[in-house]
Amino acid sequence: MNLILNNDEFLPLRDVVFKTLRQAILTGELKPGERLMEMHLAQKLGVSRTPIREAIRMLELEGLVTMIPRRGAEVAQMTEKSLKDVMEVRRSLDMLSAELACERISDKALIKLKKACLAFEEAVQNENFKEIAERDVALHDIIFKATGNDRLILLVNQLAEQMYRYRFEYIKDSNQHNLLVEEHKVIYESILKRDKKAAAEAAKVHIDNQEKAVMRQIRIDQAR
Amino acid sequence: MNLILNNDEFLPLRDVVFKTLRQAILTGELKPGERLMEMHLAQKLGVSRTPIREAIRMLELEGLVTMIPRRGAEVAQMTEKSLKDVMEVRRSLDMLSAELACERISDKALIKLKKACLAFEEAVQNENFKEIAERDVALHDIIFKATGNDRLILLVNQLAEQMYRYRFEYIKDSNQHNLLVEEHKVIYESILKRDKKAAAEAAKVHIDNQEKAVMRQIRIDQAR
DNA sequence: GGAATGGATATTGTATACAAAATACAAAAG
DNA sequence: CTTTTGTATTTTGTATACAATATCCATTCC
Repeated sequence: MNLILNNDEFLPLRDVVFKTLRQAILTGELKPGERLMEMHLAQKLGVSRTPIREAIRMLELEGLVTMIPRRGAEVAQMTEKSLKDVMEVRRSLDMLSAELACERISDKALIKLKKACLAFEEAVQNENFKEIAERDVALHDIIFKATGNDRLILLVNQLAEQMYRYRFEYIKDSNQHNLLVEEHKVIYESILKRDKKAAAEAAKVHIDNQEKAVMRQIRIDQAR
Repeated sequence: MNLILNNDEFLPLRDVVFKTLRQAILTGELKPGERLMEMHLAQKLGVSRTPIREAIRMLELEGLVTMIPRRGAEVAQMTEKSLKDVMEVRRSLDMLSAELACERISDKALIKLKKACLAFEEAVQNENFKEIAERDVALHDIIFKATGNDRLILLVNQLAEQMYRYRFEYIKDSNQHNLLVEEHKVIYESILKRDKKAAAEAAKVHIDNQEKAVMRQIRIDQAR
């Protein structure tokens, strides 16, 4: 493990530490079950224990670490059950987002959404995995933002976070790519037509497919 | 303000402080916009600043306090917009809960749910407001637990929390009481019949009515 | 050989100390 | 009288110190 503090000047250290640790957990640099020892992290990151502790409190509420009393924090295990729970909620919120987007999206955002679909397709054709992942997030962000519901945006991001670790493997599976492009197209067109029912259904299908893929991945991980 | 630390022995102080402050915010003892000064709270509660700070980090992520850099924390303002956002998400998750409960509720839980309906009705007849509020929470808890989805339970509780401050005033409005009893009955019967569509619709109506009432309340608060 | 025990060490939980920034208020300038 | 500026005070941000508990490992006992 080789953490480096990205020195966002002017942010309190707790926030910088929080972002750094979260990133490390999501990318798998810090592995599920791994202990987070305050002194160790403090030395590694060149800060005192105080900001580390505060960052850990935040990670705890995000569900990325688990606290064991008098033993400290460890990176949360993602079980099949807990991922299923996450996906069940996400499906519901993604469907809600699609419906709300139908009602509220601006013409400008619609154009951006179309461009995002094309940008995603391009990334798929280039088989650039990092770009595929980024543009997928960007595309869905446009939809979430279009809901105008800040609480919803916050929650969906928090839930999405929980599966990033596994999603990257999924993105690497080229078989799925063209399916994703198609699904995005259906979502876009439903929102364009302001057809709530179709948009919700398309969002549902999209999540269902992701869930299947991520489940496969987590089973592979657990078998190891 | 007269905070008292409820000494749950064996819990880390941060958790005790967290619970104490949350309770104070939800009951309105700490008012929206009120500053939370660490030294002050520390003296009030008889602990050092460290557990106070960690508790504030947690409250921050729950959305109950807002951080202003280098100025500290204050109790979050609940605007009409932010409450609307919360309710929009809650509606979706309450509908999901009702549907999942149809699929998964045990016979034992069904009996408990029926009893909870009757207990609520009884509290209404006695016009005991505190009891009405408690038994309403208890009733809905049975439904949430029946989903078997821990993440969902967590999120719904977090969202419900955001409106407790306003809900108590709503409960005091006796005109609504019989309507609530009726709505609970419809929800119970839909779940009993395992009729997902009806259960979701009943949950929706229930939240819609609450939203209206809480909105009225928040408008009154803001006019002051 | 394996379980029990005891003490050294490591680690968290809590309190305090120090630094830096924000705030308040008073005095001076216009 | 208003605005500005400078200083004292308050408050947060960060580091360190101390206390309590858990962990580890060697030794002892069976």
